[in-house]
Amino acid sequence: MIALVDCNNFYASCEQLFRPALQGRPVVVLSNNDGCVVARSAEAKALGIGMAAPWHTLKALARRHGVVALSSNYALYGDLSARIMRVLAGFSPCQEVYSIDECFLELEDGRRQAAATARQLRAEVRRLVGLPVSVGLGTTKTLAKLANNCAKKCPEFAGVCSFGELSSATVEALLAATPAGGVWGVGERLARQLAALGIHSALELQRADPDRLRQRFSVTLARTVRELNGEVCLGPLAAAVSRRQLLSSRSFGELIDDPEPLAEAVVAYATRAAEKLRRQALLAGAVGVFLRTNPFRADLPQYQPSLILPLSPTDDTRLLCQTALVGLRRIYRPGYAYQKAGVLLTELTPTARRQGELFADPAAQARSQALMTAVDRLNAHMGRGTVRLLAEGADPRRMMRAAHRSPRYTTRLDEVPVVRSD
DNA sequence: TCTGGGGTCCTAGGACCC
DNA sequence: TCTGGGGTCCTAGGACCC
Repeated sequence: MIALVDCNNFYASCEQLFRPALQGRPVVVLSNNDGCVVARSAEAKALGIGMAAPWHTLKALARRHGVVALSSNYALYGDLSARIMRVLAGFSPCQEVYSIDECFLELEDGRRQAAATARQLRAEVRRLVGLPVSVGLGTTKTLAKLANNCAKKCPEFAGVCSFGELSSATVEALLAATPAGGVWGVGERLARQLAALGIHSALELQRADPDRLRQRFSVTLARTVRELNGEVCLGPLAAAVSRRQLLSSRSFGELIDDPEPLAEAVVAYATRAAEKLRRQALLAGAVGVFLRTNPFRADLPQYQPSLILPLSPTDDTRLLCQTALVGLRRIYRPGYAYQKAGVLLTELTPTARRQGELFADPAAQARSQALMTAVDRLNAHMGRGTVRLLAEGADPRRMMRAAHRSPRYTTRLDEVPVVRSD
């Protein structure tokens, strides 16, 4: 049996955990730059606030209903996620962490036993971390995801829905009540095209002919249909398959057209990306850099250039930054108001499998490694950016808006909440 | 005024090879 | 008038996910 465990309204629940006064109130968490809504408490959903809705279109509604809007606090969410994943790992030897707030678990036991385990792990996460999760159980990942949706939507399941425990008539009714677009792998576009073929519900999709959909759409949709019928198509649960690419990008606080702050931004993002790279013990064999103007500004000329440059596989911040800057110089054109820049590392290989090179200088490589290790240690102990390239700059125009960030309760000593006993 | 960031996979089409 | 067939690799773009 495959279980999909998913935190309810994850970011919003994290905020409520440390500010109990927010419980029962409409709470939304905003994306970087305070741009879009990325998480909503149940009360905020009930107000009709949509996922990814631009915050600036909601301000009037929010004022009327006393919606609390918070900037995202990834230090907090990342730490609580790690705690939950550790608790869940104790319930199965086979865990696939799928995103910050959900993971698949293989529960080997029979159907009844699996459902009992699911109820137990749900209670344990609640007890040890304090956050609510929902569990869906099915024979394929797609069915487990679907069961998880049902667990969230129908209160009578009390957070755990196991298709194996239900009668086939009940499962059919649940599938009939789920729109096709609610199935994992069917997005907005596909849902529209399926509706034109008379396929509106998950049940109708389950009964569709996969070969016909394969011809008309893609192999991905055919797999989804087979998975809905209990045929495993989506690879076994795997512990963190190795990354193919690694991206660091940000929108700016305001539009920028000068080359200097753009270069500083690219150095900053390449530095972040290099840190992630070393943390995962990987080398990059190519550096991509891209720029973007604001696509919502129809009144401004648009330009979205990108370029990928190869280099000898490395995890040295200096080399990655230099290469990214070479790319930036080649794609930059004056006269555009840029809204976003990013650095993409690809051609990733494990550091342990570094290829020897004919003209490599082993002494330089050893120095590079020692330097990067020292920089990472200093920054880990004394705070990010304690040691950094001067070229990173700190132009305030680049910095994101984050007007309502909560404290990093669990990862910064000076922000740990203090309970007074008086 | 204000519209996220980080990923994966698939497909079509072009370049290139023999 | 007539301009091959078969294969691989790469890239861009689209769709999807959270």
